[in-house]
Amino acid sequence: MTSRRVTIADVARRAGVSTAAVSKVVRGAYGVSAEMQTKVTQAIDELGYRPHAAARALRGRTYTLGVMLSDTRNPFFPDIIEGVTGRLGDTEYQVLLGPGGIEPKTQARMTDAMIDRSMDGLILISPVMTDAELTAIATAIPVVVVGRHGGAAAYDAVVDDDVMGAGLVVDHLVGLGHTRIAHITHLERARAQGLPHTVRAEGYRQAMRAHGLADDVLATSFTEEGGYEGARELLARDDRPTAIFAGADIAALGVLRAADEAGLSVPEDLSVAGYDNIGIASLKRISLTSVDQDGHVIGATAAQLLVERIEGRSRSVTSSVSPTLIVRGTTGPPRR
Amino acid sequence: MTSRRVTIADVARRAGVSTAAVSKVVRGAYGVSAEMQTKVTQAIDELGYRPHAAARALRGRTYTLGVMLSDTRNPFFPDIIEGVTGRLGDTEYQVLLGPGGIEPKTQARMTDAMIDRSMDGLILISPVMTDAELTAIATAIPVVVVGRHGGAAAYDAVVDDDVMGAGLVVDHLVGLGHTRIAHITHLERARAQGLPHTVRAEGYRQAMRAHGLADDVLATSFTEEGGYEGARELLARDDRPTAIFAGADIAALGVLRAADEAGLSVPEDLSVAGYDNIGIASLKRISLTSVDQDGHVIGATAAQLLVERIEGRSRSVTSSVSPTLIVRGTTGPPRR
DNA sequence: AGTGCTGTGTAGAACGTTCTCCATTGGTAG
DNA sequence: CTACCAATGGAGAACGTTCTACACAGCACT
Repeated sequence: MTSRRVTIADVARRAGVSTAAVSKVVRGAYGVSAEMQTKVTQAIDELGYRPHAAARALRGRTYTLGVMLSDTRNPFFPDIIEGVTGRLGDTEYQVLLGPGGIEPKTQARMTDAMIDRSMDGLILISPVMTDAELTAIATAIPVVVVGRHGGAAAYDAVVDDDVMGAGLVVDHLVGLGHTRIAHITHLERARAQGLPHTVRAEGYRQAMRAHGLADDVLATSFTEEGGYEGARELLARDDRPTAIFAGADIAALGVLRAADEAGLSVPEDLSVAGYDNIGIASLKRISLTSVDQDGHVIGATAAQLLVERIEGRSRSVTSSVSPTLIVRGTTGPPRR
Repeated sequence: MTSRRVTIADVARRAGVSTAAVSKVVRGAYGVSAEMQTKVTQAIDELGYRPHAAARALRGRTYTLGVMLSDTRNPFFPDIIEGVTGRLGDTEYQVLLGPGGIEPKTQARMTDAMIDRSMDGLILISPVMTDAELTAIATAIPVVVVGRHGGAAAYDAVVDDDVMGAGLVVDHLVGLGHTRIAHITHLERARAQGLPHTVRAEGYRQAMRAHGLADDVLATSFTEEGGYEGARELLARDDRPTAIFAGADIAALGVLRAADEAGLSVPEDLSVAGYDNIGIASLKRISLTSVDQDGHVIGATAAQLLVERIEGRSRSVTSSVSPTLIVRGTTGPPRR
């Protein structure tokens, strides 16, 4: 039951060398002869030794990276995490996720906890906290922030190019012949700026302007209900739009329901596009045209930047990942 | 930049006592006078001291519980995690999640990593490993296994009562007047037994038998495509079923698509039910009747059992959580 | 006055690593 | 032969806690 852990001292005894020597071999440090190398490695294998992270933490690295998740339900977390672990798969680093909750307070508690557990670095996904708080954390530990536009000097950032993503949708719809294209966005309540939906709406406006078209933004919320309500309002108008671009797929699903109820067929009477390319968007029965963020790349980039930071880079980097448009069945030429 | 961490020694100096005394206060140990208590607490507050988990780990507890996730995409992970963190919210324990991947090898690597980081206990969600491996882990550290039927002596287990869940669906459909009810299950490839789909299929068979009806199980896979293929085969039969019970919601979505394509209206021509009550099942446009596992309760129970284990219980416990049936728009009386 | 509690505080040894010296060896240049 | 250097291995002090053992005081009994 209580089989004591194999320690570095056990290995040293077995190999007939000092613990310092074993430590050197384990860390791949300089000053080890080939003979020593093989002797120690063999002893390690025989005993099944694994370094004790907590003991390591007291001196140097712990080889643990933390990823704080703000909302576990967010549909592209799995992709981001896969990207992170994928990029780190062949390194010695281990990834642990911390469910931070939606509240600033619980998120702070989680980041504190991760720092207390002496992680080597942190990836914060869509953190809900002020820039000052972020900077404070970043002075204690290397940090990469994902999903907030406008990074700061103290930490690195990875963002989806939401302006470009919105542009892709508008270009696509204009290319199909649409001119009355409405956008449904999320109603801003928090004071935080640089949030994705704001940037997406701005990208939509820019793209419409570039095509010489009038923009038409309606703010409800990024929920199925929000999309439904927004679409009902838009479709009740005299010159109703021929296309609706929802800032999030979940809202686009609501738009589809509203179109259904109004007896409009998609895409003949109404084209619908979303953002995020969540899993069900690809189901044949839904087949929603959407912007894909490539969470893999975002996660992999974040991991890459974090490791670089840990290993010494001090200059701050902001990396922008280009989204792609996935055209499916909900968009087509307008009926004329 | 490198503001040294506040340690127990700093607090001791500030309060004019020994580090041992501070430690006692922090841990709420016996043998502390009221005066000492206030003096130390004040010093802690003034300095903003937080215990260093790694240093703690070298001696006793680390107050960290690990949750190994096998498949991050699993739709009810968020609920389970909320249940776990909710139950632990007012304790000193922190929860960290480990993405273990689907491979036995990566899962083993993750559990090792969690043990190396001296976590106090582990919750393993649908682990893919042999009972022997599980037992081996459980001798090194307290373990609660979630989502595998048939626990062992070395660890606790929390399972959804899948037999009951399947029974609820069958009872519901029979109550509506159905007699030809088919079940789509997942094709077994791995050698692991006690997997949810097996148990659900068995529960379906039992319930059908109890009603004196013939069972009809088709094994494809728990994917949208699997549900689609299964339904196509079932609906092509001479005496096609009037109801299909898919062992997972994602498969039920495929069934709905097949019904669509076959020109059958749901629920008039075909009733469809799923299992898991994933998020989109509640969208009005889908409105899928499904069995809800109540991940909250499962997570909370697992957390509870784990803490009990850590704090001394040695007798093994298996807890079964009752699912509920959520009746929505895809089930109704058969057209006759 | 001596004995034995009880209640409170402290000293100091762990815990398993890392890492900075320092010692030793052997080789090479002068 | 001496002096110096490079390469290698080891001693031992950290790191920040916990916890056992003990010291001391005060008190109640003999």
